[in-house]
Amino acid sequence: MGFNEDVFDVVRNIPDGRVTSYGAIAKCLGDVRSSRRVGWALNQSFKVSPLVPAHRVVNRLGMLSGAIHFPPQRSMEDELAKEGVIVKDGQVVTFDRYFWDPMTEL
DNA sequence: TTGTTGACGCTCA
DNA sequence: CTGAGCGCCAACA
Repeated sequence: MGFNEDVFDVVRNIPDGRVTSYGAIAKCLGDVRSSRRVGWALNQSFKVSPLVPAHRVVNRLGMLSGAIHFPPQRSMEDELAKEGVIVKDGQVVTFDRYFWDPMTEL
């Protein structure tokens, strides 16, 4: 059960108004190739406490690939917009400016 | 137990 | 630019 917890831990450390990618998290945890598992872990994130700001995690291009898995109340776009992250057409605008790398910043 | 799937990422044509 | 294919690995039918 370590992987999921590690993922949650990292995600919970993402500052407001910042985002990161599945690959970056996977890399931070030691294996960039397991990026798919990060998505799976975040799937579980809905039922853990405290809540994990999974909306701050997007794919490496800044697209909200996982938006469809969010309940309408917590749509990634809304939550991100609330934090000052501009999202257009399901993609984070100027993703580079918001990117937060757990490798270097944690 | 085996086969498929997927909130990814990278490479090649 | 678009599409196809591959590696990875846990969950699930």
